[in-house]
Amino acid sequence: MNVRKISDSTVRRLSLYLNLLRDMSDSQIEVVSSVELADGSGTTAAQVRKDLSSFGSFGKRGRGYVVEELKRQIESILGLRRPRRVALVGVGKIGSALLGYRDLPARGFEIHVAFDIDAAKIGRPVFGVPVLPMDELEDRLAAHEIEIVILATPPAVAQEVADRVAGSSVVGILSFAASKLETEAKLAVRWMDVALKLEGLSYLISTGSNGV
Amino acid sequence: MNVRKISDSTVRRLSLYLNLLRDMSDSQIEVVSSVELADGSGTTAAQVRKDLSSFGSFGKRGRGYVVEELKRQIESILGLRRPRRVALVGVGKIGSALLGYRDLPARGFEIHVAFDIDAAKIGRPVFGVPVLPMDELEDRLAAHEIEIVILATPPAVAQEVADRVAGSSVVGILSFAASKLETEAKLAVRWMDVALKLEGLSYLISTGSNGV
DNA sequence: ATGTTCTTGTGAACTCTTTCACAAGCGAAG
DNA sequence: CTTCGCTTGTGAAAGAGTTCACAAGAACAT
Repeated sequence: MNVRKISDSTVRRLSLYLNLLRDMSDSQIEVVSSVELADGSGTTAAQVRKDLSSFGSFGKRGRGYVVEELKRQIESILGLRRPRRVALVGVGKIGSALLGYRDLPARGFEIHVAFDIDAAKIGRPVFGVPVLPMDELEDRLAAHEIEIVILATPPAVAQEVADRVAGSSVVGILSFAASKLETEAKLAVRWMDVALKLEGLSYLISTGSNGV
Repeated sequence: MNVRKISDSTVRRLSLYLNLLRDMSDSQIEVVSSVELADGSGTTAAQVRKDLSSFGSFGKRGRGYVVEELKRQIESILGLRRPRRVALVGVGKIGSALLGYRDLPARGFEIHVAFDIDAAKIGRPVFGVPVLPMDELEDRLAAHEIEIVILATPPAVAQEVADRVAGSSVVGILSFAASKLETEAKLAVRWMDVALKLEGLSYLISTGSNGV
């Protein structure tokens, strides 16, 4: 138990374990071994144990891990013991799809409010989420205590929003625009790029190898 | 120049370089240095040179890389000298968003055909792409010589499609369903999971560190 | 022609991640 | 209470990926 620098890979795998644990919890499974977690998430048992051991020792030797307890522990590690408060900027095709996407609330991300420039979209809630004009951005992010902003806008707007978000309650951005963002250091930024993933597939395909 | 095992990270960065090169090409920029490529893609100059050197030596000492030539070389490496032929399964919210997403054709991925179970959707093209019933899947994948299938369906259907795709022209799958897929070894599979990315953000946020 | 400046390509060093292998511990059975 | 089967937690070894540092080469000015 040695909480130094945790790698992105470890965090990504923790998410995978969490998904499995939630399924198991729903299926009333009480105990799980590192081997089962590994099989379910495409890694090795040793890797599972190493990942978990970076944060503590959650299992029982000879027995395995108690599903409910490990689930709670990983939720704690990932900061998901309570739902994360999210806002969406850009209610276009991708944006609207996200507003109706059941998986997000189910996994602990609640979209409370959305913003758009298009007057035709403003005032008409989408899947129950209010769509507000961009000039209310700062006020409403504060009012809703938003922690994460999802950017589903053209690149130029993405940078503008990233700038306006500085100094608010927002600490993370997930951007669907491929463009680089200049942000203050304390903001965490991640990208969601379909074409990038497809390019990775394209590479694998043309070399004939496969991979996960 | 040592074409052994290329890491996922290297391939991902090649995509980033390619994006930059395409922009530069549009801006009539003729030559670029490893430093500029590094700045534009959030890595180091040494990393850029190492990445490229795995595939050959494309630059000129003292001068840099010729934009058009390097662009062509990376396209070659990624298997993108000609557009990739793509099909979509599942014309729901995310599926329709993808059909209207300009970035895909711009980056070399052409969606030729889509499939859905919902009779109400079948026969009505979405953004110009025909929507066909699921029982035509195998025939049409073959007829269009589809290389990549994008899965935007519920998990159960995702596995069904993965099975039916075996033995066709399809060599890669991009799945929007978080669920694991059992596939034959020669199929390359990648996942696109918004909640997973958000979980990564959530971890960064709760530890107070930031990252890219 | 020579010197100066610049930038690549690449071994070597370093750092990070994964895999290995096994002692330690738990639970059940006799 | 002891033994047996099983699974964790973790140092150590192996393997990957990144950074360093510099020789080699190209362009340009003098």
